[in-house]
Amino acid sequence: MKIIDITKGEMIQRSGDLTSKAYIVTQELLRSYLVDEKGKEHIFTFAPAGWIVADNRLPNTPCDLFIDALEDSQVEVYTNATDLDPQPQKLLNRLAVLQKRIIMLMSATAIERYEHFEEIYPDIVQRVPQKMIASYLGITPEALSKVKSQRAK
Amino acid sequence: MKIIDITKGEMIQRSGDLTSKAYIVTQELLRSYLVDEKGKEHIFTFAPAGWIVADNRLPNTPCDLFIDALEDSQVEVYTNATDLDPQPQKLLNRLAVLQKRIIMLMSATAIERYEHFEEIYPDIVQRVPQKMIASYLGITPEALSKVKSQRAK
DNA sequence: ATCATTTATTAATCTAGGTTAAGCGCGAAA
DNA sequence: TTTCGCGCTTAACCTAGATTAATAAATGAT
Repeated sequence: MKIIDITKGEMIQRSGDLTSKAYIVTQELLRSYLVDEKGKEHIFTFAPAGWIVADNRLPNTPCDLFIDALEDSQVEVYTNATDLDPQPQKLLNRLAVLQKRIIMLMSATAIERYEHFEEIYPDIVQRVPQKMIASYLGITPEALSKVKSQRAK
Repeated sequence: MKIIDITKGEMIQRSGDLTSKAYIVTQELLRSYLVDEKGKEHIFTFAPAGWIVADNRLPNTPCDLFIDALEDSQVEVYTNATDLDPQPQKLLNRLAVLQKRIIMLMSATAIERYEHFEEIYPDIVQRVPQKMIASYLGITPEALSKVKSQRAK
């Protein structure tokens, strides 16, 4: 394991890569995202300090995700996801987070997803542009702006 | 670990339960699903033989999912998810599956999601009613019926 | 075989959110 | 200080999918 610094905007993994590492964020903030066939960007995860970022892929399949830094950051690099977790509880927590995400995507409206996000990640709401939050929620920035102004009434 | 038989329709876990177990399916087919605040049912996972079914939840939080059998089935019961996986690769695979699912929900249309499902789970398409597939895809049975008939042209 | 229940299809209408486009405020660079 | 670029908002219009409802087909129970 080694530690590396990443400057804001720097990319440490690309979609299509055939090898991927796992990172534990020690400082600041990264994100992982994908670009779909229509060319649209979707944020998969925000990763503040203490979180893991990695592309969770089946063996021998290419990466889907890009990973870059939203602020000047620092991460611990692990050569693969399996040796990153002596205690499986960390992996189970990640499963729990992804499960909740799927449940939200399937059952909640745009404004409900936003309010849930505000509750769970109040600090991130302050640190990233609103259009990135929209991207994470699976809606357009225009739609997010609209539902927020409707809620205000 | 012990093995139990489950008859079609039998429920082995309920949303709100404060304890949950993990199951490896040895025979036939189970599903996990949730009921949202509007009372609508959403299938979270189909679990054919060889798969794991479990509610992936953070420690000390109640279950979100119901788990029941779609056919007469048999499972191995593990008292908790951590002792179910000596080899972490299984957990990583589950992460990969959930990640793909989120990507599909965020970036694909109804018919694209259906075609992806057909590719990945051809056997399940044959075994469960179409409305359950719609529920898994995050759309209504009517919408699935519509896009399939449009595709036929 | 008959009846009841569940599932699938189709069609009409409605709505959340997408698309396009214009205008505005603000911070960074010259 | 101006200007450029970016992020946010608003508004008009459009579309995928939801809702409701009616009918038909399949499945299961007696």
